[in-house]
Amino acid sequence: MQVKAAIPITVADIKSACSQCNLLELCLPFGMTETEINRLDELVGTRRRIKRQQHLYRAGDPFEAIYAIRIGWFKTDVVLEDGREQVTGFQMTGEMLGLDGISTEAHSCNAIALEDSEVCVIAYDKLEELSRQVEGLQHQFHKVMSREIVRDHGVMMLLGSMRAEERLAAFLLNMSQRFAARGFASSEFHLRMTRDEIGSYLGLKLETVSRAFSKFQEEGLIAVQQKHVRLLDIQAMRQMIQHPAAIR
Amino acid sequence: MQVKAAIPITVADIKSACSQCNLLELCLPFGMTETEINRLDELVGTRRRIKRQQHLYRAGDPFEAIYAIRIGWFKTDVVLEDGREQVTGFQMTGEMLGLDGISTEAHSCNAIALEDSEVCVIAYDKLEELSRQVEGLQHQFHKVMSREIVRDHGVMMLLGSMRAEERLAAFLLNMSQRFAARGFASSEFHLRMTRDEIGSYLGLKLETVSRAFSKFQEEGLIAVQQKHVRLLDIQAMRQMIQHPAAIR
DNA sequence: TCACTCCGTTGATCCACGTCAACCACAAAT
DNA sequence: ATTTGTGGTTGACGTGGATCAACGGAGTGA
Repeated sequence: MQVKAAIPITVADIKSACSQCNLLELCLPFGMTETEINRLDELVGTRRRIKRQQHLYRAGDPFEAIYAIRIGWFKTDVVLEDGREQVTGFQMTGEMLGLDGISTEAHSCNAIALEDSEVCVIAYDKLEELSRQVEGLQHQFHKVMSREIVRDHGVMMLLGSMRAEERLAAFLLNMSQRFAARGFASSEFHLRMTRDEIGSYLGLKLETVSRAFSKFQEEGLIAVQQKHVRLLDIQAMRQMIQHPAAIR
Repeated sequence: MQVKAAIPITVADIKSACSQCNLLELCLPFGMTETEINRLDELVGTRRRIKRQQHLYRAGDPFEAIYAIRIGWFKTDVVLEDGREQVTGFQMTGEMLGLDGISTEAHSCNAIALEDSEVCVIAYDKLEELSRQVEGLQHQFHKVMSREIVRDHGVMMLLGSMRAEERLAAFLLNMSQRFAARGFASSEFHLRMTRDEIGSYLGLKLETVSRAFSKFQEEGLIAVQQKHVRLLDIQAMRQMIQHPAAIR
């Protein structure tokens, strides 16, 4: 059923590497000088298009490259032997995938496209080599990894200490903020993932996610229709996380 | 009440840096050549002793160094405005602390000693500089960061998809394996953290943790007395995680 | 030795979320 | 236009773990 989803792109496309890309601000080249960025172009040799529902990589695949998302959305997940799935993250344009593979030289999670997507392939050995020469690249790469660690700690807080509605509020605010950072509307957006996937990420069942959406709607915090969400009272949602209404 | 816990060590002590340390296998120098390790010695300038319950660093502190634990145990935690605490990890000898600080140049969590401890201070700017010169150091450092990301994903799986007893089993097996890696007994050890701290880490209340300990004891899986734990049936505990008994 | 504090255990009760089930909306296929 | 499948919503009910409460044991300091 699943087709291995590697569609290399023609040489013509390769031209427009980092130096031509409009994602500079969010991606690996952030904070680098123009000269440095030009050297990055050597690195980003190929692109890959991944169709919806296809894997960019699977747990166990040998690790060779990390990926920067140019277009589209992904989820990463870990699956236990008995089939339980935990979504560990949703990644969008300008974000990096594959960092999990460095430690054991094999990927430890699955990366699956939520919609037809395109990534820049960054050969890892070349990245290490270049980041020994280009200080800005080295530093930015370390920041990207560290940011992932900090994000993960936030998810732990969410999973370990927050109740269902707080989790959903935190999730929606996080989406909002990431859309904003890319110049998209921050209070109206289209979710690429299902209720089930959101639930897996938030440690909730899909019914609970659905009910929380409905509750927020009743309370006038948001307007939802299927995957389309409009945030009507961001301030109230922020307060929900910081000063939970529940007596405790 | 809390005293800032920086007790620099005399010059005499500094001599015995990485090249003399018996933690090579677990720590930053792993996989590096002897010559490379000698250069690491330049890096590890000072040590710090941290007394039980004192902070190595706090959320918000400016980020300047990462730390390798020489002796002792730490916990890291994140605290919400309303006081809810989430323990994000327990770190032991040979493990690294402070990686969270790279992304924003300020620490994003607290690191607190669970017992009187000692760490090697690794100035971060020097680490970046040296790892541009020493390939083995660069690679090992990246592996350490990546390993932290993989670990975090494991914790997400635990918090998002496992039930109370599975979480505790996973926790104990993880402890066991880390003791083993350091040449300590893998089936009998002393926990440095309280039930409350374990609970925070596992997303459970301390009472639930305590009950799970008691249940395991009744079932003959472990022998517990306060913080002293003996694992009697590691195999059964492994199966508990992979093939949960509960009908689902 | 006693008093005090912190930590752990255990029981009784409660409730947030899971489970089970029915139904509905929308899109793609025929 | 009809069928089929996937994903989302909502209701009724059950339960795992939280909450509340009491007590006990270990360590510490006077």
